[in-house]
Amino acid sequence: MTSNHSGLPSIRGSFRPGPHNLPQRADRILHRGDHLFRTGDSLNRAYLVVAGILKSYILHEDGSEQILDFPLPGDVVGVDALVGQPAGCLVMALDTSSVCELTLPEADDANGSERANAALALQGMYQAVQRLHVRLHMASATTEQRLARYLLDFANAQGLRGCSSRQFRLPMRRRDLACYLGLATETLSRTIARLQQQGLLEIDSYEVTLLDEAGLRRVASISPVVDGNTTHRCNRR
Amino acid sequence: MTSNHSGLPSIRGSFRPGPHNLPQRADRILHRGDHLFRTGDSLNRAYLVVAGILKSYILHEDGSEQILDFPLPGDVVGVDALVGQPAGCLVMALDTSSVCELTLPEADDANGSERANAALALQGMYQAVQRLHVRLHMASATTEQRLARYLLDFANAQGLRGCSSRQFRLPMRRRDLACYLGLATETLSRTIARLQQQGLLEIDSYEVTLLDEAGLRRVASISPVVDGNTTHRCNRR
DNA sequence: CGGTGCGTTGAATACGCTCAATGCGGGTGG
DNA sequence: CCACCCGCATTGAGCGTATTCAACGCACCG
Repeated sequence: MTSNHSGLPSIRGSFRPGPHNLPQRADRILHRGDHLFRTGDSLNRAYLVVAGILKSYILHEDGSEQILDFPLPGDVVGVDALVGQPAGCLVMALDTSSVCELTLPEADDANGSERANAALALQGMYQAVQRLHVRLHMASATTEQRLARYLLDFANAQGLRGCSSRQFRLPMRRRDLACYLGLATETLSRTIARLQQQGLLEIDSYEVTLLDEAGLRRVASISPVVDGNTTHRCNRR
Repeated sequence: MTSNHSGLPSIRGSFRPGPHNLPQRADRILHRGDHLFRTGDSLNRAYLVVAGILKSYILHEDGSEQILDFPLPGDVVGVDALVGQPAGCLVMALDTSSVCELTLPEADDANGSERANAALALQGMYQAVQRLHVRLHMASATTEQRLARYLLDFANAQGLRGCSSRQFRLPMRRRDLACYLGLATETLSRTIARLQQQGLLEIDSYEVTLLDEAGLRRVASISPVVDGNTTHRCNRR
């Protein structure tokens, strides 16, 4: 994997396929402001960006938008199609652009477990993307929101596992959780204390009890919704 | 797609496969602190978490760690294997856990463009994950670092497209870029001004000229590395 | 010519971070 | 068995940075 200045894998540039090994067909031209698809659209193909620049984003209930990416040539959008999911975001052209349809082989010649495994793996990767989108959203949120959201999600997962979703044990150290939530451990400590003072939960060392789930949900949700003005907001609070 | 309190897709719970439709084999038990794999390991399979809880993270040069996720049962780790890449992170058990190997069908019965398309799509999704990891990393960075990194990456992409990587046109509005970088537009404005005052670049409306790429890289990189003390750090600055 | 959208600049605030000290528990060694 | 130490969590005080609120400049357009 190529490396760049930031010590992390370069955002772009790997896997850039030359146009030669592409099935050259079904190119589609988009003009500035055109949408390739919108949230909820049922996709039956993904798209490879060939030229131009796009913007993929999510609209929140309050009208604010969260930008996910600015896809450039070589990038693929609409990966939801790969796992049969409807589009999870909007994709718009910021400039005249062209995309190439990626039609996928049908998984009809199923040969049992191997194919099941492949599907599982694909879904796993898809899930990873979804989860990262959620965390991206978390990045622009209050500390209280981050913690409340994480606890609610963890509780939910516990419930799915058949365990109590009201009382459980946090399996990681404060330091790790703080790091995950993008906080200093001290801030996490204080935030826990604040939520406890509000009577929303109780944490004894690593044992968590959710006392007021509705209240937690209230804290977790994007609070203000300022007012109905047109100014669209991306930011926290 | 299921929805939760935060208005975004629920982190977990979709695609949770019952153990019944799984090829029940090759389960592996991990104990607290055991590593499933480490950065750079060559993987020839992905893993489905069956029980317990893991921690996936990246180690930075300065010894600090960035936690990517706490994979729970139903999650898949090691997706790098799907595209033939070495592991991009470390995965450790936080508690006694078990994982199931996901061996994948060989792509040997290649039938031309369709399979090429599938591979491309898979790589696209993989790239999306990588890119999101980078953005996650961005979340814990100074405004200057975020802007510098974005500009350098964009310039790099321009270069790959055969255009000038020194002088180009930003295709998005300030508001969008600010939203993407997780900043207020005013802050973005001020940060641009600051970088200009430092003589690193010049921005006239949407026309960008990078004057001192080395300087930009310096700004972009994780600056302090405080000192060589043992206390591991996750946080910005 | 007035309106509107967008970008910039200024002043005040607030939030989370850093540094530092204290508390607590579990492990080890005397 | 107890003392000590080390890691981790918590709490407090001060500070820095980005946000918010507000005003202004500018270009585009009816």
